[in-house]
Amino acid sequence: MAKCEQCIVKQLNSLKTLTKSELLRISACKTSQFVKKGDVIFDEGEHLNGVFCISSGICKVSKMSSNGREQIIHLVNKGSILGERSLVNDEVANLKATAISDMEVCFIPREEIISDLKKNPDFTMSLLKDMASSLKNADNTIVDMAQKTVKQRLAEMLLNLEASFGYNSDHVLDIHLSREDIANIIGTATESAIRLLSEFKKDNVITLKGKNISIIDIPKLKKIAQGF
Amino acid sequence: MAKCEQCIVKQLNSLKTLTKSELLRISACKTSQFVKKGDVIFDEGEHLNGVFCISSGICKVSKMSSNGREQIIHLVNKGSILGERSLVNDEVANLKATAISDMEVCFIPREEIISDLKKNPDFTMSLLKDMASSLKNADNTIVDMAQKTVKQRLAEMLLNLEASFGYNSDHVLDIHLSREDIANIIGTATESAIRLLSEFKKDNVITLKGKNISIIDIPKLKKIAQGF
DNA sequence: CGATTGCTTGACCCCCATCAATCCTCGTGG
DNA sequence: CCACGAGGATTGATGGGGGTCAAGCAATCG
Repeated sequence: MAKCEQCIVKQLNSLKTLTKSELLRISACKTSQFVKKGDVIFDEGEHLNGVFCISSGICKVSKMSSNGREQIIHLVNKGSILGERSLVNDEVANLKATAISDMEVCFIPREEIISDLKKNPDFTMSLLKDMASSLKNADNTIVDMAQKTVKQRLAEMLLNLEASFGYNSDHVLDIHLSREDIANIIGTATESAIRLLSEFKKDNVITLKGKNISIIDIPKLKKIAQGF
Repeated sequence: MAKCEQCIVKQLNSLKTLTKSELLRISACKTSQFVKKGDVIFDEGEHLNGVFCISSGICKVSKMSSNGREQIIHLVNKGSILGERSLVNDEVANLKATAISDMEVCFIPREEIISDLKKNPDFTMSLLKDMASSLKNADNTIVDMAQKTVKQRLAEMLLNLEASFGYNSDHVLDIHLSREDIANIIGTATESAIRLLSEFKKDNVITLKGKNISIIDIPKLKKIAQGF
């Protein structure tokens, strides 16, 4: 099991504001686990007794709507922290986290983080900034969901994927999503998402090879996202 | 100009965690203003040099979508604070705040709040909890926008209005919204909102008299919101 | 008391959800 | 190594929800 104070991931999130001694203490009590693609890290309604720090891999954070369809709220890359909200307001999880690739995840017990929150104002402030940023994203997502067409949302999602996950060596998006996941991100039926994807392909905006997606024409995608 | 330490409103938000001396200091440097219905408190892109505390009245917080339609993100009642986000991450406002009734608003300069954030951990923690709660609401809204029909969303909105603003003496919802505002909350065209409202009226779920809305059959509304 | 703004209703049509059938892909076991 | 089954991907057909345009009506205000 690696040590927190040497973990590259700690540079990426709020944990970077912790002091060396705080990191050492956390490192001593954290647990590390491997999560296989498809496994559920935590589910709605569960009581989380700590937070998760993602060392590697990607997961989706989603919520069931009352009509039984899953809505993916966002995708979380390595270096991010999961479950801070439940920590802060001491409620059960409102969302579900599922691995969409094999992952390595560290679990930090509640009491450790709470004690740091109380003693280290920089850490609290950093968390506050993270949440402010998440809130801004959430507000923008609400506007998109409420006002944009499925086509616009798909274009925007592809641009977001590029910005957040980038390409691998072959100019292929470095994230593999099922068609169903894609549909559940933009909030539509699987068939609709598929139809639009193949339309984009025909128009030479993207290429498709199974789950491998390459974005060819970014300017065009941006125009589509704006409604042209 | 009233004093913060005597203001009833301070009981309702994060300011309640401030000490007496902190409140006195804030009270000394705050400015108070009356805002008329329809007036803009701040707009997208503006640089806010502090936060607003609502003493009385209601305002809408909205954002323009790229297709030119306004999306109302939420309604804010007296006792709430506006602009904490821009304070925390030091960015320009992402949203627009517009009075939908006559209001009285206090403005607290940035430096004052920042200094309290640094010195009073209870205050920071309280803000953190507020944001966690807002984030939860936002996530739930995303799911609703993405998955529910306009009819479901209208039903849900009416239930929310009742929970947040209650009735006046005549069992009329204690908030007056234009049809356009209603449409912009649930993310639809004005005509669609109107049509559904009159359908609800015909089914004896609500009554309408201009902007006066009374909710008659709450259980039925809940069923509609769930998709029946 | 006009005039401007907001409200209401009708007509039309397109986007997209849904159902159904087929095809593809990949892991498993014979 | 191949057959086969299961789940995912794709395409077609169809109907309804809801966006949009247009016209008439009510209400609010200078």
